Amino acid sequence: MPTIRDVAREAGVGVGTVSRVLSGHPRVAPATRARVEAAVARLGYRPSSAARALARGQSHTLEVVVPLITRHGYVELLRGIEDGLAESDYALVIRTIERPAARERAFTDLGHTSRADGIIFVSLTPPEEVVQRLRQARMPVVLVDREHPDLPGVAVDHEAAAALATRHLIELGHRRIALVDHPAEGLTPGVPEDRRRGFQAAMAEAGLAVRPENLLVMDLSPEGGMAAVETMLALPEPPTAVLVGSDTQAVGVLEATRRRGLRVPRDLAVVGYGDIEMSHHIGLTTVRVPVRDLGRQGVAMLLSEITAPSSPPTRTWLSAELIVRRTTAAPGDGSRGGWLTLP
Amino acid sequence: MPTIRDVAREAGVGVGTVSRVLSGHPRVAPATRARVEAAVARLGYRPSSAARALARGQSHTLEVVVPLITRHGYVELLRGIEDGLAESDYALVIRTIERPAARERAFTDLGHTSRADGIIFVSLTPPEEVVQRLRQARMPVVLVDREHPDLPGVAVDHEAAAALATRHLIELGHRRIALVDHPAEGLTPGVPEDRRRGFQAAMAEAGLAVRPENLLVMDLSPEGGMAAVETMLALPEPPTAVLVGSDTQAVGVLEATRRRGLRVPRDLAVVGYGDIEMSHHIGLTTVRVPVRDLGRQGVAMLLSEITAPSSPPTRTWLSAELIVRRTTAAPGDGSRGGWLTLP
DNA sequence: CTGAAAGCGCTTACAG
DNA sequence: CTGAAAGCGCTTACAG
Repeated sequence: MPTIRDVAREAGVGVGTVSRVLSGHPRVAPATRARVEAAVARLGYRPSSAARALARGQSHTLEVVVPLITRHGYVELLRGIEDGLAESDYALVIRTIERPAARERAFTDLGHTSRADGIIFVSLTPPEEVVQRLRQARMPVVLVDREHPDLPGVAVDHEAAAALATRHLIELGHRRIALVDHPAEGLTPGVPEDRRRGFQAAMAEAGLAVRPENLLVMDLSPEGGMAAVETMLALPEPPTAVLVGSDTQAVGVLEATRRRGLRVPRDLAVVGYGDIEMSHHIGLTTVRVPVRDLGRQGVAMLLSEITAPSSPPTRTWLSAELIVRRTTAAPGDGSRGGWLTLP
Repeated sequence: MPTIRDVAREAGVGVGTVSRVLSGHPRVAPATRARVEAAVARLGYRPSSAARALARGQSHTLEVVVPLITRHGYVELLRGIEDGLAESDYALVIRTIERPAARERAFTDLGHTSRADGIIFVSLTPPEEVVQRLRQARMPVVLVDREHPDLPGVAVDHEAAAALATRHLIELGHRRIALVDHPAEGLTPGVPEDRRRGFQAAMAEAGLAVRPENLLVMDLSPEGGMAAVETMLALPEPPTAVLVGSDTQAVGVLEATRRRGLRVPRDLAVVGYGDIEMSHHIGLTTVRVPVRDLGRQGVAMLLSEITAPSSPPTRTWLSAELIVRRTTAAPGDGSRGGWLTLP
């Protein structure tokens, strides 16, 4: 592997000059620059990132900390991060956190070992002690899909998204609307609550009552959705529409409805949440969370924090989008195709 | 940030001694070791990875190159990689390759820029030129889910897996069995062919004929599976069982069968391929590809290549597992529960 | 605009 | 067993 010294010799200049050409220093004579560039090309020289990191005092590396859960579209999020990184040439170190135990250790190491120039936490709130340590060390940090008073972040406004979906049902003419959600998860504690608030706000806004029996918390699985249908159909006045907190549960809702001989959307309108791949195939109306944008804006924010820390910390809210497909219609409307019909 | 010099001063020793203690050099007096360790703890010292990388000539970093496709269980694979890395303290740099254009560039950079101590290619075959460059540079490389004559690798034996699934159907008593698969994808060119070979081998072994009309290539989507059912049912003698090359298509097969008023598994036994999350919920009998093990063994192999390159290159084949659930039974057997029943 | 030199924070023969 | 010193490959004031 040729070093900067080889290039200098080859170009007949000092190593300092080579370095200046390589890092785009403005005050270099065009002719010199050309000679150096030619030498670099001839030798196939690539600077050593380790030496550079040591001399510059920065690693040119960004660290992404993600929980290792298949469920959420983390792949899509990483795509967004890649997008945001496309122009820069930062390297990406991905640290995954699985079990609480591993999590503790990972967090403990963070401010210390990590030589990244910045850190993105995805769907995770670091312990207060870590937050303060990172702040003291002036390590640029951005939270994605989470918030903290002292840290900049990008998150999705689930409350607004749920309200949007609820309003869609109300506008179709539904009055008895249920919310089926799942228990708060360790990694995303606030989300179901946010959705409930948005749901209730939209209902209140339309002057509609939310009956307690229409707020169901079920297992995060198709079976959970199926059980919700059983519960709802047992009510004296079953809802005509339901907002489901996850597409996974919504699949179960559709299936149980069909088993009961009822039709979607005629007898029950269904809106999911998340827009997983399956939802497109089965024609589920759902809320699409802009996961990719979360990633993209997260890096953008981190890059800007590295250049100039924001104070007070920047906070950005992304809004989700309602994807209307074939599982919602006016109450009793049998003209829509139902779900999982061939196009 | 304290440096090794601060630690040396604090412990009253030379920096060389601190370095030896830190890197676990055996010949250090216990008392000295203790003094150094105390100083390290007191100062909260952490070695600079950049300086270490420069001095040692290795980065203690592994690079994973993955295509950014949601479909395949890459998250699970990364989990496996994490598992395999648990003991070592290598850092992981993940490079994703999306479009062919970006792919070209990424590959070109690889041998050059990358200062990783080793590279894992997941589901990707690097261009021959890159392979040779990496070999010349003596860069340890492992292929996961792919093979190359000059490179060590871990892959799944799809041929054996398909044969296994086919034998399961044959043993249940099926004679007319169809294979529904999808076209070869850019990233996984050989897989459908491997499956077909395994399918045909198992059929031949049982003395069963494979009729050409029972080899269907359909779109990789539920709709593709639905279309396959239409085609099969139009045959004079429709198959009684089908092996489907992806769980996604299998979902469509189940749905179309139900639409036709037929029951699974009584009227059609169905085996999927991949064991996606949904399959568990709908009770689909399927082939589970040991994705996590691929990751785990991939790193293990890379670590061993770093220590001692294998020659000729090690090649490991992992076998897939048949998960029998509720979509397979003997022809005409109505005693099984069908799919998507509550437990 | 450019060269020579110090310095980034480690590791590792080399002596002792 | 341990210290002093050279060296890893860059960057960056400092002169000129």
